[in-house]
Amino acid sequence: MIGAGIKRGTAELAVLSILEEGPLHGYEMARRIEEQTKGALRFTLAALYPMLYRMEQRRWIRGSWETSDNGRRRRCYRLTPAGREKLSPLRQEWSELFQALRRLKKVAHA
Amino acid sequence: MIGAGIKRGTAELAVLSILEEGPLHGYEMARRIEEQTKGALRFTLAALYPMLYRMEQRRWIRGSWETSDNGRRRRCYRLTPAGREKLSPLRQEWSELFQALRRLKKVAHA
DNA sequence: TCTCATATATAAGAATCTTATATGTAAGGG
DNA sequence: CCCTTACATATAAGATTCTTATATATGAGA
Repeated sequence: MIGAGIKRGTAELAVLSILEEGPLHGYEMARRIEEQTKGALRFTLAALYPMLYRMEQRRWIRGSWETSDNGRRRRCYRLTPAGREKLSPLRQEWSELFQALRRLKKVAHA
Repeated sequence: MIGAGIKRGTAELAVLSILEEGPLHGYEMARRIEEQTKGALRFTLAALYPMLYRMEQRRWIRGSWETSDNGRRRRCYRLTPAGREKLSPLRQEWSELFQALRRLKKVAHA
């Protein structure tokens, strides 16, 4: 798995990306992020829940308590319009970071 | 410029990459990182100096005081063999992170 | 009944960034 | 000669986001 120092800041993008597929609760988000990245990106729930609260306070996502078929209560989050608008520039910023790091490597090898 | 939350953890890679070109002191490192990434990646010196101390403690770089032509004292850092060996797996790890984030996006758009 | 999967929550601590502040030298312009 | 800018390093206080550890509680299956 990718180390903690490196993946800092990715949770935000990961959560918004996952929620773009549809509403979801925290436990399942963690599972899907790990699954979709083939285990490369993994967030413990202790990291994920506080992140969801912060994102809700920023109005990027909205949570609502639901009761699932199996009778368990869980907090289902969905993207707000503001969250959806955040996704594109956030991806752009990540893309620029990748480009910047590639440039460093390129020059270093020149 | 790329935001603080996103670029966390990049300083380590940036410093090692820059030092791969040759020995350098902190002030100039900051200038070159900014230059080579066309301003996308920028570290304040207040962030860079503590980072250099940490990397020296980990034996990835080694610093020595020098007096430049213009008579100013400055601390010149160079890669240690351990630092050079660190560079390749570190780049690999970043590469895996990019791949993981791309997968999230791809699945989200599927 | 015991254990595992589901589901959320919080606390303490580490690491890495921010802005602000401090110190001091050299060079160049007015 | 003084003032400003560039050079060069250093530290402090604070924010953010990760870590591990711990707690609670339900449902399903052996």
